[in-house]
Amino acid sequence: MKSHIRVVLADDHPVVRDGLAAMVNQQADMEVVAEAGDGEEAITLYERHRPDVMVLDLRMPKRDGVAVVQRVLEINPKACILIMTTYDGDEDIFQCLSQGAKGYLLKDAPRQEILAAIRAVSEDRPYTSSTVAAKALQRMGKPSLTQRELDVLQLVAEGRSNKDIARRLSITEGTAKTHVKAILTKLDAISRTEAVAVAHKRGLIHL
Amino acid sequence: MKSHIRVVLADDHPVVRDGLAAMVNQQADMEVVAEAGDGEEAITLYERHRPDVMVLDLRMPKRDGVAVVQRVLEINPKACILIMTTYDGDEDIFQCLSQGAKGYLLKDAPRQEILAAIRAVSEDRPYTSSTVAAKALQRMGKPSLTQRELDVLQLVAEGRSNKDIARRLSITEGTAKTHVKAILTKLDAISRTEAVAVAHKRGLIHL
DNA sequence: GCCACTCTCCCTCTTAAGATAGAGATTCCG
DNA sequence: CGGAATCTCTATCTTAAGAGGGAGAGTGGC
Repeated sequence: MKSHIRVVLADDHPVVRDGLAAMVNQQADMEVVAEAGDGEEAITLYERHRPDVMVLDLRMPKRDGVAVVQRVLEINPKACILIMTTYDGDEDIFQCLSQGAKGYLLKDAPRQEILAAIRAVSEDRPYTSSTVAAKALQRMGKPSLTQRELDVLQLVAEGRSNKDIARRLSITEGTAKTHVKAILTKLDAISRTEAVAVAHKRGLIHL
Repeated sequence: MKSHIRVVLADDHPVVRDGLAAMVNQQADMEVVAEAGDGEEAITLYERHRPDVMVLDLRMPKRDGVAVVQRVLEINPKACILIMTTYDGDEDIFQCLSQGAKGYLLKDAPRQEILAAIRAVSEDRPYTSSTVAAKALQRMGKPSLTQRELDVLQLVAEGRSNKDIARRLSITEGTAKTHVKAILTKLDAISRTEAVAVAHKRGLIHL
């Protein structure tokens, strides 16, 4: 057993950082060694402190959680990362876990669960609550969107017309329609508006 | 000067409650007397403790922030309520402030600002950061949607067709179109999808 | 080389969406 | 009582959206 679990926190809300820090530092077996307020800082502080566990928020300024996960695992493939966020869309969960995050939990989790997750991840054991795991499994089997389709989806979600989308992406309106049609099929939606609703719920886009 | 500012917290995230509690209890002049995890509890605890300040999250289970503000001000018209949330849509801000909340700030605010806001509100002085105040002013002049239009908007946002909306609301498709048209005009949108994007950004709907 | 995937473009056809204009019924307020 | 607002419904017309096809060019892997 390790004498001390060294933790780095990354969250753009000072209140949340304070809360986590207070919780962690009350425990005899763990300690917060650094706090980051954005993605860039999170990466810098990981490199400097090489903590046992990194607790990461998904949506942060400068660089978002998924990108941070990627970069940190490049630096240290054995890094233990615990995602802690409000987003429960299956796409977010799937992305983080398949990229190599060791745990994923929601901010409304009770104290005990949060601390248990940090301990589990620090010992290299994956931690995922049952509801989160269920979502990740939901995502399996569902078709992925291509990068181009995600580009189009983003513009659809902003309320752009097919013609407008075509202009922005320098393609013809017909092609834009082809992409939209593919999106509707993959998301199992009847209309573009429903597609936006589904995509938002699943975490494919963030309005 | 008061000997003690007594604070009640209401937020559905234990982490946030811990963070706020830690910050507040470190101050010599204030103290957390109770914490609530949902809207119902918030109202109950307000009545029981009659705190000097109530810090409220907007989105909570059972009863949302706006409803809590309303109810608490019914109980005590002089209640000092500080909204603390991640939602920066002008509609949310406008609703809370016009209903009588004394302050509104965002969760990414620095510690100093949060504490300053609590002190201000406790002395019955309104506190609103400049960016938030600007949003509230933006909302002025913009036309309000009627209740029926909000009903329709909600269904539009879920991806329903006009025909579907008509069926659900027991009206004709023509009437549904009339409502949608009114929504587009009021939100200054060209299509229903853009209307959803605008409505979401302004906080008229919460997907 | 061949297969799978992606992105691009084209066609036709049907239907939903939106613009425009008008109007009756209700409630609520000054 | 006379407006004002809201909700309801009507009709016509134009255009955007979506369904259903097919197909060529490029990429990358097996």
